Amino acid sequence: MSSAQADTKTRILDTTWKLLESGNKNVRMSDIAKAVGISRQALYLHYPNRADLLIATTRHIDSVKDIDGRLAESRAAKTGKDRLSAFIRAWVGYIPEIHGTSVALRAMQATDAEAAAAWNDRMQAMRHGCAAAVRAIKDDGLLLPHLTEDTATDLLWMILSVENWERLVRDCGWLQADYEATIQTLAHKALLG
Amino acid sequence: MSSAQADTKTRILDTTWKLLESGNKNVRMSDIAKAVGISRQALYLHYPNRADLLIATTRHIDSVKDIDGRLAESRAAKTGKDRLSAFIRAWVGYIPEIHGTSVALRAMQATDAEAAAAWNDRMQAMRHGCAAAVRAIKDDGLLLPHLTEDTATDLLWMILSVENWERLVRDCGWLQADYEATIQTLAHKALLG
DNA sequence: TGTCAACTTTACATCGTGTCAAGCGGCTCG
DNA sequence: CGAGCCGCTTGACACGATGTAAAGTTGACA
Repeated sequence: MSSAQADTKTRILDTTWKLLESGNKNVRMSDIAKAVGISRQALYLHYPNRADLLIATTRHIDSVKDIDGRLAESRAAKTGKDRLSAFIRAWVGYIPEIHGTSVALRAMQATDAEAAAAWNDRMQAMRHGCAAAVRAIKDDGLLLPHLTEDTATDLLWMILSVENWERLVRDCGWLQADYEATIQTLAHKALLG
Repeated sequence: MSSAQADTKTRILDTTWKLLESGNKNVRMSDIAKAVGISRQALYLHYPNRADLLIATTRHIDSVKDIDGRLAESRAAKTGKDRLSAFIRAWVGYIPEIHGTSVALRAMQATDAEAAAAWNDRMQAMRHGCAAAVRAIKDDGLLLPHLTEDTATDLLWMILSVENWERLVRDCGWLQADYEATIQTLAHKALLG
């Protein structure tokens, strides 16, 4: 793999990312090719199909934005409560970064099994963070008694969904800060005594 | 409009409904035509395009399932709290009925402006119910002080979204009854002191 | 000089939506 | 009885997007 190819590959990912985040729905392979400055067919030399390109783009964003590192910070929290707050802060700050890509990937879920699997995979990773926070709360003995670890994780997972962010921030015009504060409160009320 | 035509029209709607609710993603015009027992072209004689057919199907479901009547019951509640409970119960019971159609309509949002508008319209109607419940709570002086009527409505609207139902019931395998109980609690905690 | 890799150009297959036009059987109305 | 209309069929086709195939160009490097 020569450096020229690697350059083109990352240029493709950066361009795809930019196009998706620009809010432009329906980004076509030809749009991406044009924006990168290569032919549509050259795109297929690097990524076999649209789903693969979108998936690679999310992974690219993850590595550039260092989502793993950000979520890792929440692991350092002393109490379960702090851990929950830190996890929510990290995740909620990440949502706007991946929103455009998320929309595109979810739109393909209906027609493309691979795209659906990729999105599920990302969401399962986020769910693990929810599960860890719930466990820390339970270890502190603060989890509401009527909740099992699983149901609490499901509930937190639901509260933190990208779709909920979209509803409040994009559809209702909330400021990111208001969204975060409200979701923090809601999650704490939902799980803690 | 002869009765034969009306028969075919409703047969189309019933069949579309059944196909969508059968969980079969990607219901094509040809699938519907075949299931109804008419030619694909005959479909276009009744509904000019797929979006219109899906929209007509949701309206058909609404009238068969009498969503208006169900929501009207919540208006009879004496207190704001009761009204909130009744509204949630009515809406949450309705979600499973429209879920298949909802998925199809939302999948078209990206490509079809009319479908997006139709879905938005349905959701705005639901939002009015949220607003009414919030107002009743506020009139009782029970709305959490840091919430405005608008933000409280947005929040309730988010909590009651079809997407959240999908996450817990479809993705996490919750029973409808557990989902309803949890959402009731969550909504009450989110809005009331 | 020859070869290889990256890319281009052109053309084509496929799939689903939506359009167009001609025809057909049965029903009604004058 | 016959004219005309309605609901439907059949068959063909355009379009837009994805993805495939094949032959040609360009530049670097041994």
